Amino acid sequence: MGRPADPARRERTLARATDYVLTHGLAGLSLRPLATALDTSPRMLLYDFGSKQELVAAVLAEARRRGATRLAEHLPAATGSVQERLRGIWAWISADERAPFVRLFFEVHADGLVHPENYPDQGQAITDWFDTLGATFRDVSTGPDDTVTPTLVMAVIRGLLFDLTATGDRHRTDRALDRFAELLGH
Amino acid sequence: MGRPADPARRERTLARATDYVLTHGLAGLSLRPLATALDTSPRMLLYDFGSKQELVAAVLAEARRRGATRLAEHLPAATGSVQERLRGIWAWISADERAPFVRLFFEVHADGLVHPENYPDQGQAITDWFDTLGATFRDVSTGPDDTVTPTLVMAVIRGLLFDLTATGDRHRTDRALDRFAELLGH
DNA sequence: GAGTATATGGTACGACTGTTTCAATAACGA
DNA sequence: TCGTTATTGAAACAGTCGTACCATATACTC
Repeated sequence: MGRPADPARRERTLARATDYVLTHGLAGLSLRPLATALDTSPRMLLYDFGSKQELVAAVLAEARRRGATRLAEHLPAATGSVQERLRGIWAWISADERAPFVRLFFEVHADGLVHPENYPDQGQAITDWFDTLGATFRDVSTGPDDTVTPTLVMAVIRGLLFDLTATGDRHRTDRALDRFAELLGH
Repeated sequence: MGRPADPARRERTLARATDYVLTHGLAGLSLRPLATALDTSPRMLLYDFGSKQELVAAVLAEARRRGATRLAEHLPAATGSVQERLRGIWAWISADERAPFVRLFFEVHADGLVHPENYPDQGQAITDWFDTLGATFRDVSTGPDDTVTPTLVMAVIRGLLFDLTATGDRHRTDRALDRFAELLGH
């Protein structure tokens, strides 16, 4: 009865739209240019996602999913002393390949500060990382429920990412992370 | 000959426009609502500032000026041990009164990542703080030209501000700063 | 009063926005 | 072939955007 639905189309569009947002940013996102870049039409974007807001939500969910996957793939490589693990994570997340993801990360945070109502799970998205990174630095934690150490580690990484993306001064930020790794090792 | 110019009008408008941007954010800024809130017209905004882009530049410069002034007023109060100074600065910058400024700070950074061409002095605005804060933590620096310590201190503060503004978890972020102050004191 | 420079109001232009409406096409089962 | 459901194109709607144009009003010198 009737033409069969094609859910794969929405998935394909979502994947390519996520690529687009990762390279072009979220702020000036507009349906018509997006549709053109995706070889489709604003009509179809709304047909598949209902509204721009829902499309953006789907794209952000997809981006988060990708980030979590990539991180999970990399974590096993981070072994050794505290310094080595910290340096490994920093080298990975500050690499140029992660730049689009980092950029979107900061963009969403900033937008969330102005329109908190659009991001009901803003806090969750931040603290999510602790569960994975907290395990990585368990041996320098003061206890099994220690949230302070992962909080501090993530703050240093985010703060240095902020600095690096703004100034591009890799040498200085790398050395600052080394200093922190040194402090943390004692 | 002719009606005398009134440069004070532009200053008054700039001051109120800065207030407006600090509370409403920069992303969705639009001339008509701004003009309405300032009891003026888009016509006059362009008359005084030439274009929206120049207006925004003037507002950001004014906001930076205010931030620097307030910081300079507060710094003398930050004395004592490294821990005390760090905690003092954190308490000051993370206070609710600074929230609009912090919000704008993150917003400009995020926008600068997507449109670097609009912010030729982006790096400068970041490193500016080092000159003042570097002096504050000179005794834990490894030398007079040590840029690593102020870089790390600022990274911790910015990273924890990021966390605090996103999650609102003051207790956890306060404790993380204490932990860092402790590490830095050794 | 005239002359002149600054300051405004009103309005409209062209380009964009997300979204809707209407019609047409495509792929299936019967 | 027909009914049915999914998909898609074209165009329009109602709105907002930054900005430009044109007239007018204001405040001053002479």
